[in-house]
Amino acid sequence: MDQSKTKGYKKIKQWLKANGRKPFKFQEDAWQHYLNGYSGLVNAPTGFGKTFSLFLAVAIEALNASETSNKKAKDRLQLIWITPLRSLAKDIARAMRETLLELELDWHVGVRNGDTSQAEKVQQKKSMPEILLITPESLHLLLAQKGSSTLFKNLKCIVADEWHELLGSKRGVLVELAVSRIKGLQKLEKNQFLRVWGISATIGNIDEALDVLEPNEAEKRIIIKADLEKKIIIKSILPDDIETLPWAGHLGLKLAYKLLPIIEKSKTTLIFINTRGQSEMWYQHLLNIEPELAGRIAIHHGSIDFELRNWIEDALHTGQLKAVIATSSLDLGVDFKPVDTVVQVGSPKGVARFLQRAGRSGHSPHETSKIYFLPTHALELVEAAAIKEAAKTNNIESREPFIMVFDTLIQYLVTLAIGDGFDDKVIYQEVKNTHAFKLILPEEWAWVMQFITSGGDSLSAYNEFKKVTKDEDGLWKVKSRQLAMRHRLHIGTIVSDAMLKVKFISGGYIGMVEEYFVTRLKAGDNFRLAGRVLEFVQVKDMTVVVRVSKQKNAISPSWNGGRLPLSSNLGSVLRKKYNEALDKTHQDEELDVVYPLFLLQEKRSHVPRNDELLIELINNKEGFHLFAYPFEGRLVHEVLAALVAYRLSKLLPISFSIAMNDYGFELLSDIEIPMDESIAYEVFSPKNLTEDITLSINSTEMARRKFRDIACISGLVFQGYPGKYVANKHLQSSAGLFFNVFSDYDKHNLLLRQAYDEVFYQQLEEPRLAAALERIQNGAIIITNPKSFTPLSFPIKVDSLRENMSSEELEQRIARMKAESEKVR
DNA sequence: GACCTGCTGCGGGATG
Repeated sequence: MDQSKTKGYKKIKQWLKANGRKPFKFQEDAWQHYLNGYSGLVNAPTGFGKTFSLFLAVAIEALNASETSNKKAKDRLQLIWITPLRSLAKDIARAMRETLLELELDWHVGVRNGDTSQAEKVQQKKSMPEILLITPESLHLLLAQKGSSTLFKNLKCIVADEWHELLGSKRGVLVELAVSRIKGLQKLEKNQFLRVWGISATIGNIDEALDVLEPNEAEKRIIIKADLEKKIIIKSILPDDIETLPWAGHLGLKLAYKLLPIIEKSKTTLIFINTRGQSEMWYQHLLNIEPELAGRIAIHHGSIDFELRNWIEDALHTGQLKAVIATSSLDLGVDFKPVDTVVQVGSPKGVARFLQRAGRSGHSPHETSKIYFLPTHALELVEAAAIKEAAKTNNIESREPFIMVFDTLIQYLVTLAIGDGFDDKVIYQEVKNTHAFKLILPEEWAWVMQFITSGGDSLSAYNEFKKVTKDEDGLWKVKSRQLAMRHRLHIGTIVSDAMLKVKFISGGYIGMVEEYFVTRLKAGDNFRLAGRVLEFVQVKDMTVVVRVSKQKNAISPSWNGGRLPLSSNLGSVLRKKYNEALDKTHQDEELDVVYPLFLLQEKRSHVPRNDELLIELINNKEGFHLFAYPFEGRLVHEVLAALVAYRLSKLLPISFSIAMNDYGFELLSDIEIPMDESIAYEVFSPKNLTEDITLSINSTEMARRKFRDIACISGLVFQGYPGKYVANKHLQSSAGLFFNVFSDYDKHNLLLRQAYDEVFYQQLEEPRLAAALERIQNGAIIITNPKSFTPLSFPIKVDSLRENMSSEELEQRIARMKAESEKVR
C-alpha cells in the first residue's frame, strides 16, 4: 500500500521542505516499507541520514495514529533504539528531541545505560518514554527487572544502530536474544506490531547481517541499499625520496613534518594512529617540531579518562582544538561530530575501517571525504594503492556473526530468571529461532539447563552454582537476592584486563594503565599519559597516584591491546598490487615511489605474482632462514609458521625459532632447512590440517586463556564490584581452576568445547588458513636463495629481533646487518 | 637503503 497519502507522511515531507530538504529515495523506501509492516536493514554511506530513515518512519506512524493514542503511562514504549556506545545515545537523543519538538509530536526520548541516574531509572520504571535509547547490556538489565515482561506491550520497533559494529561480537548475540524475548512477549499479549530494523555501514555480508537480526524468512523482510556514492579521495603523503622511508618500522615520525601544513590549513583534523602508546609518541613529536601547537592538539584513546575524552571531543567539535590524535576510540560518532580533515598513520589493516574513518570528514551528502594516508614504512605505500582499489571496487570485509556461544546463553537464562522468570519450553523455542542458536540440539539445551540449576556434573556439590530453581508458578527463577545482584553486575560480554586508574595527588583522574606496567615502576619514575609526563608516587587504594613531572622525556606505557591483523580482503588486493608495481601496469603514484624497492626485490630474489607463493632461503652467520610470504595477516602466519615447522620436523629432527608480520613469516634454524618444490607443496598442504594444527601448537594453553572470558561471561567467576579491584592473576587462576576441573571430570562440558572452538575459529582463523593453503596448492611455489636480506624479509627480521632486545642492542644489530648487506652489494 | 606497536566497547534494583 502506498503510504505517501497518509497524514503523517505528508506532514513529514512538508516539514522537510520547510527546512529546505528533500528526502533521499532510500529514506522514502524505508518509510514505505516500515509502514507496510516490514522488518529490514538500511545500508547507506555515512552522512546521508540513516538515523532519520527509521526514526521518521516511526514518527509518521505516530502522527497517523495521533488521535487514538491515549495509552496508559506504563504502555508508552514505542521504539527501542540500540546503540553500541553510550556517547552515541546522547547525540542521537538530542537530534530526536529537536525533531519531535518541531513536528509537535509530544513524545519523550529517554536514555538508558550505565550513565543513567538511579532517579531516572525509577522514573522510567513508572513511566517509560516513547523512545528509549539503550545499549545491548542495559536492554538485558531491563529483562532482568521484575515486572519487565509488560514493558514491551505496545512496542512498534527495535532498531539496532551501527549493527555492523555489534554483528561480529557476542554483543550482537545479546541483541539477538533480547529481540527473541521481546517478540515472544508480544506473542503472549497477542499484540504483534514489532518490526526489527538494522542500520549498517557497508559490509561484505550484508544479507547475512539481516538474517541475524531477523532470521525468520516468513516475515516481510527487506534490505534497503542507498543508491548513493560517497566520494572519497585518498591521498598518500609521499616522501620526496623513497630513501627517507625506512624498510621496516611502524611509527612513521619521519614524515611528520609533512603533516604540519595539512593541520594548519584545516579547521579541525583527526589523526588516527594504530596504538595507544604510539599516539602518545606522535603527540610529543608534533609538539617538538611545532611548539606553536601547544594547547591546540590533544590525544584521545581508550586509556584516557572518560571525562577528559568527553572534553576533547567537544573541544574538537567547537574548534577549540585544532587536531586530535586518536586510536579507534574515535571511529564511531561520524554523523554528529564531523571534522575537516582525516589522516591515517600506518596501515589501517582493513578496508572497512579505513573508509569509516574517511567518512568523518566531508560528512554532508554532497561533500567529498578526504583522507590522507601517512606510511610508516616503504611497503605500506603498496597498501595505500591496494586500499584505493578495494575502496573503488567495494571490496569490504565481512563481519562474522557468533554462533553457539554457550557462555552468553547461560548468562541470558540467568538474566531471565532474576527478572520475571522463564518457561524453559517457550524459551527453548525462542532461542532456537535465533541465528546464533539455530543449530542447538535438545541435549545441549538440557545440558545448559542442568548447568544453571545444578552446576552440571562437576560442580553439583557446590550450592553457589545451583542458581536457578523452579517456582510454584512453574517458571524458572533465581531466589537469592545476593546472587541476583551479583549477576546484574556481570551482564555483558566484554571482559577487560585489570587496569588501575591514574590520579593526581591533588585530585583529578587522567586515565588508566595496566597492572603489570605499574609493577615495574618505582617512586620517582616518569611515564607519559594523555600527553603529560607524570611522576609515579605510589599505588594507594588500587589507584596510581602521580604528580606532574618537570622531565621532558619519559617512557610510554604499552597497553596490551588486541592485535589488528591485515584483513584477507586487503591481503588479496595487496598481492595483486605487487605484480602491478613491478610491471608498471598501474596508475598509482604510490607504486611509482616504491618502484626502486621492487626492482631490488626482483634482483635479489623475486616479486611474488598473484598466484605464487615466494619462499626465500637465506643463509648467514645467524643460521638458516626460511621466509615465506602468504600475505594473510600475522595471526594466520603465526599458526602457519608453527604448522610448517612441525611438518618439516617430521621430515628430519630440526627445531626453529619463529617470527612473522602481516606479509609473511620466518623460520630460523641452526641446520640447513630441507626445502624444494615437492617438500614445499607438502608442508603447505591443507591435508590433515586440523590434526596437524593441534599437534603443532599448544591448543590447550590457548583454550585455557580463552576460557577466562568464557568463565566471566557465564558467571562462573565473579569479577568483583565496579570500582573495586580484583587482581588479574586471581581471575586467571580461578578461571584456570574451572578449566582444569572440567577437563578432568567433565569432558562434555559445553563451555570447554566453546573455548576450543573459539581458539580454532577466531584466534587461529582455521577457515582462512585452509583457504590460504588451498590457494597455495593451486598456484606456483617459487624458491629463491638470496645472498642477503631482501626488502620483504628485512622487516620480519627486525621485528623478530625487537622482541628479545633493548633498543640499544637493536640499534647495533641493525647497523651490523646493514654493513653485511652492503658487502654483498 | 634499514630501529622504537599492538584497538574498541559495557556494567544493580527490590524492599521497607
